[in-house]
Parts: sequence; C-alpha cells; structure tokens
Amino acid sequence: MTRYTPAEIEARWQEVWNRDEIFKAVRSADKPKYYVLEMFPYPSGRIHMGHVRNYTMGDVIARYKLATGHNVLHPMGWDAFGMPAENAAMAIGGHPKDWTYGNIADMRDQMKPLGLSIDWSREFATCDPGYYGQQQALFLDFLEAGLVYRKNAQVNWDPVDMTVLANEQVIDGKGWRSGADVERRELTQWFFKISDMAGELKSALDGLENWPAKVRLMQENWIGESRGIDIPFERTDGKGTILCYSTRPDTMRGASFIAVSPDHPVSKALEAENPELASFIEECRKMGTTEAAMEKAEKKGIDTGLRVKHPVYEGVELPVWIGNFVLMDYGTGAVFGCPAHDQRDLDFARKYGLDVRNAFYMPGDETEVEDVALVPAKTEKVVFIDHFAGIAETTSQDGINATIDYFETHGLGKGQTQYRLRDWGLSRQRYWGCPIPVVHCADCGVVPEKKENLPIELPYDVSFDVPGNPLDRHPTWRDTNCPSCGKPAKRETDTMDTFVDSSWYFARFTAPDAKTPTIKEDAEYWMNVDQYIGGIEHAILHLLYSRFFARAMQITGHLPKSANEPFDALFTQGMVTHEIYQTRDAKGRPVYHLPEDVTEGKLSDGTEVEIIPSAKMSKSKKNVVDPINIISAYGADTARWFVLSDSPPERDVEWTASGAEAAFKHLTRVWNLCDRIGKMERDTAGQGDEALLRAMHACIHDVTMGIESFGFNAAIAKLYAFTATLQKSKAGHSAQREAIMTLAQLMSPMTPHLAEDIWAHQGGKGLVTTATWPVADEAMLVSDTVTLPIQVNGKRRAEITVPADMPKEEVEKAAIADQAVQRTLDGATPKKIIVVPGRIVNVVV
RNA sequence: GCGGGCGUGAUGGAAUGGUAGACAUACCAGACUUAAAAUCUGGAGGCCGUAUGGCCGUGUGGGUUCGAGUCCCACCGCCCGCACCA
Repeated sequence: MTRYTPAEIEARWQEVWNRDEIFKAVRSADKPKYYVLEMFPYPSGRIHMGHVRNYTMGDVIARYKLATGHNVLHPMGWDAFGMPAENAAMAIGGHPKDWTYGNIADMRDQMKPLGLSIDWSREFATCDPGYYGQQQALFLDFLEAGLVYRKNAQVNWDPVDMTVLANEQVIDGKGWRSGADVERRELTQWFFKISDMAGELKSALDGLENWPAKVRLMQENWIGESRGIDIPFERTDGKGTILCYSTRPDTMRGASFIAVSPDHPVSKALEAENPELASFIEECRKMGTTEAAMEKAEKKGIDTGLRVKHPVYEGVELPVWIGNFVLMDYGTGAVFGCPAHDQRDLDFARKYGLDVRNAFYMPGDETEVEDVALVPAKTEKVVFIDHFAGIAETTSQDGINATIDYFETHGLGKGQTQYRLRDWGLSRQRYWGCPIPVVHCADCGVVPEKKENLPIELPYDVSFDVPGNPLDRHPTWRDTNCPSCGKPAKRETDTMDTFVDSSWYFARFTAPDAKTPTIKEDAEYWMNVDQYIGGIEHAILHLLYSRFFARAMQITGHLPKSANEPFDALFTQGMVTHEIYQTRDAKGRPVYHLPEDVTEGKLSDGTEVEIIPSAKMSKSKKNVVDPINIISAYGADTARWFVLSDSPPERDVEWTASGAEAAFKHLTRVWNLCDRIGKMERDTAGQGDEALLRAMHACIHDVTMGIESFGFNAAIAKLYAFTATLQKSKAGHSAQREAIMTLAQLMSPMTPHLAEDIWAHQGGKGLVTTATWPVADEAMLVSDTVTLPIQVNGKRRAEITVPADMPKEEVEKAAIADQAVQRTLDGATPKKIIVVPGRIVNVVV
C-alpha cells in the first residue's frame, strides 16, 4: 500500500506551480483584480510560527480568490533596514548589508517550502538601492509639496540606540526597541507634516468599514481630536495677551489662575529678569529629562507676579503661574485653571492657596467643592451659577457649545479643534537606513539633491567600532558639492526612520522595477490592497503612517485619488503561543527547556519540569517550535492546517505537539481515503449516493462561507466532519470520487499540495489550484423532510419530522399531537403556537 | 482616570435571537495484535434514575422576548489601548 509522503508530494507540486508560473500577476481586463498582502517580514534570519500563521492566512485568501476567478496579486518582500543589522555588525563583526542579504536568502529558503502562492518575481528588499532610491525621489517630491520640513525641536532621544524616536515609538517612557529611558533633547530634525492631515486621518476612519473596530478606535484615540476654544487673556501690564486653549469654557466662572508652560515665551521672557523664576524653570527642565520621570512628577508651580483680566467679569484679575505640568506643544502652551471642576487644578489650587469657585452645581445639591472636583459626564445635566451666556440647567456639552457661541459673538475667543497627533520626526542618526537626499551648503543652506543623482547610495566601507553614526565620520561620502552652486558642501548624514520604508511598499509592489516610485497604470489597476493581514502591534504606527503616505503620494501624483486609504480591508491575526517548560538551577534561577526536550512533563534524565501557561513564542523562554522542524517531520500542509484549525484567526493559537500530530493524522486519513476510492470497483452501485452528495454540497456551502468570513477554524471543523461522513459512506465509486475531489478543492487553500495530489490521483483536469471553486447546489441544500424541535414554554420537549413544505397549521397540529408534548401539556390548552419554518416550534401555555 | 474587549465541558473552541457544547485535544471502553504502537469503532456537561426520562447548566444578579450564550442594565473577574492632552 502506498503512503502519504508530504516531503515528496510538496516538492513535486511546488515545482509544477513554479514551472507554470501560475502565481505571476499580470494586469488583465478580463477578470476582477484582487490584491492580498501580508505585512512583510523583517529579515531576522529565521522564520517563526507567527510568520507561518500570517502567510498561511493570506495564502488561503489568495488561493480562494484565484479559484473564484480573480486576477490575484500576492507579493512578498523584506523590511530590511534597521538597527538589528548594525547591532549584529557591532557584536559579531561583518557588515549590515552582508548580514541582511544573507538573512534574506536564508529566510526565503525557509519560506518557499510552505508552498505560498506568491509572485516571487516582484520580490524586493527595502535596502535595495532600487527601492530606497525611489523613496528618496518621494522625499524630494514631498519636500517640494511642503509635506516634509526641517525644524529645531525637542525630541525623544534613546541613549542606548543613540538615536531619535518618534512619539509613537516611545512606550511608557521607554524606547520601543531598546527599552531604555527616553530623554528629551533639542535637535534640528526632519518632520513629515502628518499633523496637517490629523482631521482627515480621523474622519476617514469612519469609511474603513472592513477594518477591526478596535484598530480604528486606537487610531482615533491616538489622533486625539478635541473641540475647544482659544481665549486671549489681556495682561494688566498692557503687554499684550496670553492665549489659552480650553475645552471647558463653560467653567469660566470658576477660573482662578492662568498656568503657562516653562517653555512658553512668557516664561522665557521672565527667565532673563527674575532669578527666582529662572531657577524654577531650570528645575523643570532638569526634572523633565526622561518621559518616565515626567509622568510621576509632582505638580509644581510658581507665581510670576503677572496678572490678567478675566475676559467676562469686569474687575476680576487672575494670577499668572508657571506650571510644570503644562505642555508647550499641545494647544497654546497656556491654560486657565478651574479648580472646582478639574482635579489636577484643584490639587494645585489647594497647594498654593488659590481660589476655588464653582461654575455649576448638580441639580438639587448646592455644596461648594472642597477636596474632590465636581466633574460630571458631559451628557449629565448641571445647574450653572449666574452664567454670563444665560444658560441655566443643561448638560455640560450644551453649556460648552453655548459658551463657545457666546465668546465668538462677543469677540472674546475663537472655536478651535486640537489634535494630540504631532508631526512625525523621521531623522535617525543611524547608518543602516535610507539616506535623506539633501546637502548642507554654507551659502545655499539646505539644498535638495538632484533627482538624476539618485539613488544616494550608502557607502559600503564603514566601521562600527565607535558608537554613533558611521556616516558622520565617513572620510569621503559626507563630502560633496552643492547641487545648487557647486561649491564644496556636506551631505545630510541622518537616515530615515525605518517606518518610512514600510509606509509605501504596498504601492511599490504594483510596479517593483519602475524607474519612478510607481507607474500610473499599474497603481490604478492594482491599488488598493483588497485584504491586508498582519499583527495588532502595528495598529497605530505602521498603519497610520501608511495612511499618511497614501495621501501624500496622491498629492505628489504617485497614487490615484482612489488610493487615499490604501487598505480596503484589514485583518489582525493572533499570535502563536506555547507552554513554557522551566526548571531551576542550584541558585533557584529559572532554566528554560525547548519543547522537543520535554516528554510528558519530564526531561530525558527524568527531571520534572514546571509548566508555565502558554505565552507568545520567544527565544529567551525557549517556548519555540521551529517551522523547519515541523515541515521536515510532517510537511508544510500539516503546519498550515494546524495553525488555522484550533482557534479563530484573530485570537492566539496554542501550538501543541498533539494538535500538530492530529493534523498530520487527518491529512494521512484523507490521503488514504483517496487511495481507497481510487481502487474501488467502478461500476458497482452503492448505497446512499444522494446522502453523500447532499453532505458534500452542505460542506461546500459551509466552507465557502467560512473562508469568506475569516472563519478558518470553523471551515476546518466542517471539513473534518465531511471527511468522517465520506469515510463511512457506502456510496458508489462515482459519488465517492466526486466527494473526494470536492474535498480536495475545499481543502486546497489550506493544504494545497495534498489537494493537488488527490486531484491528480483522481484524474482531475489541470491543477486544483486553478480549477474553478465548487458552488453549492441550492437544490441539494434543502431536503424533502425536516426535523423540528418542539419547545413547550421555551423548553425542548420533543422533535417531529415533517415534510419541508408542510403548512404552518399542519405543523401546529402535528406538534400538539406528539406524545411527549401531550404529556408535558398535561391537559392544558396552548395559548399560542409559534412555528418558525424549518427551525423550531414553540408551544406556549 | 478615560476608552475598548472578553468570561461556554478537563482543554482549544462551535452556535444568522431558535435543539448549547459542532470540530479537535486530553480521557474512557471495545476491535485488531503474543504485546505495544499505528489504525478502526463507540462513549462522554453535572446531578437523580436499572431505564423510558427528569432537574440543573454559557462569571453573578436583574430585564426585554413565545424563546437569550447571543440584546439591554448593574456588579465581579481577566485582558488590551491611551493617559499631566487643559
């Protein structure tokens, strides 16, 4: 008897797909296009189970779309710039470029055995000069369009990686990669003008119906829109006004002080003449060196002695304080404090003996605020105290709106929408990144490089023996001539944040070899990405930046307007997890063990291991399973089948040895089934042909729905069940052959090699990969009779089998006539009978 | 503090408001085998009962409905995102 030998089968079919170039994407007007993209990997050198899961999901979609008559684009590339390459060069010697391209070659070799339906002819790495040269061209176009600019700014400085980080890359006050406490530094940096698009990036989220609500919400929170008002407060010394931003102008009656940032122009002016203030400001700067410290810092302030006039109440003056909690780069860098209705202002007021005055009460409760600020929800009704805009009992939100109207009509302030989103600083003081294509000239200043000089390639001869950016100390690369006046000048030595590289790669895949960033016809044909798949960890950074880039590329003519939102549908898949096996050494420190070294909770020497619940696979905890080992033991189809089978795709899936084995057993069973059917008597009649074919059509229906709705685990469950049905079937050869071939087709997106082999074995025409997806026959989905459960008062008591087209009244009669129903009714008369055709009957007494 | 999500057998999980626990793992029994593995067949939410069957059951409490795991309210627990944002 022949056996299921995945290694042989998989190599053979990959060879065929490759030879026939069936995954090569070519523009065509005949079929609807479909662009499937999984977030491209960083070339660390090894693929892991997370990659297998991510790319398998994309592959299921891509293969399904191919079979349903779409012209599919399914590309793969490498997010190849970044610090690990430099760290490796520093730690083990060698060159980042060699390290990176070596890793890419290794990972490609590990990925190809998975049998993914990828058009490898479109492959590129972001560190290819052909890619980053076009990125430099984009940069120059953005510069011309005013979408990128240079400014002196307080930046987040990562002291370990010795580079600048964007706000988005600072997590809990620490660098997203290094984990080091981030410091504040003042540097001249390049910025993308993403804040100009804040409103648009926020409102367009509403149109992304096929994105997870969670991701949209995270982006919305990150952009942080708030509606408020700018109010100028007139200084009593006649030296102009201080502009404050507030979202709660309705509380103006309770305003008791103004607080400005230590970096505010007012503070800076006073610093020069008042030593006491200067030392306070100095203290604030010192304290604020790390983001982490800022979060815990005590609220402190100092009275400047300045006074401003209350904009509404004649004769009322408010003191101007410098507050360490006021941010210069949000709003106007100055606020008015209303202690009664803001806990932070209240704490501040109590500490420094400032007035506390209610602007409103809760209805029926006129207690003045003492130690707890009165901050009801904006939707709650409150009673305003002699409010200047004439409002009395209303919600805070209505109060805010009425107050803004009042201020605007009386020329006291201007309604303003603020965003939390800041401009995206892209300068990085690193070598292994895309050089920023500008030149610094003593005479002309900052001069853009000429497009014909692109790409500005990274020099190869660099050293990493001293910290910092090797481009900064490169003997010749840095020196150049000014593109404008031709005199000697210096190149910009900062490179771009690697998030720039991943912000437009999806567009480049539509024309990967073009001499311009994109080609109009290709971009128009292939964009947008119809289905994007990746991890939730990119919910903010990568996806927000890509949305910005798509708009910026549209403005600069590199993408059609219809590609404003580059990803029509987004799916965020869960991780692959594994139990952690731990013992302790003589000093009680944990020692971790690889899953393959543990059998039934014991090491090979019999030591019992402690089992820690499943967590994300990580090298340090050794709870990893190498896809390569799984593929060599069971084949790629088993790995693919398993990562999809046990959990819904958006949730984490726990890798278990028994689960992987079960997947392999099942595929073996299907293969054996195919073998058995191939050897059946051809012309002998069987029993239950129709029942088998009905089950088959139900399976077609369920699996199709499952794939369409990302219910891969449920689709696989249906395939298990149908396999069991087929295995037990006594149907004749032709029905069984039809069933096994359909089963192969339905399995083909998940286990393409096995499916291909079965198809060929049964004499199928061509390849299963390109065969038309089966369609469930409606007539085979409905049967002549139907079994209805019967409830009495909502509790299931019996079931009856009746003709499917039996009229309601007849069904009612049949239901009541049932013995079990009669027994439950016990002589009572039904008040009402509800018949849901084809589903259920409920008798109400 | 603000915002969001999730609680179903031993486990992962299934279930357009309509028979809760599909499918899989682990478990138990049987067949085959000298034996084991592999394979195949069957069982299985809990409690009561020899059994036909009955009662209970989707974190807790309430509500809407003929009917709630699913919708609404409150609470408890866990997870995630944001957070000096005026």
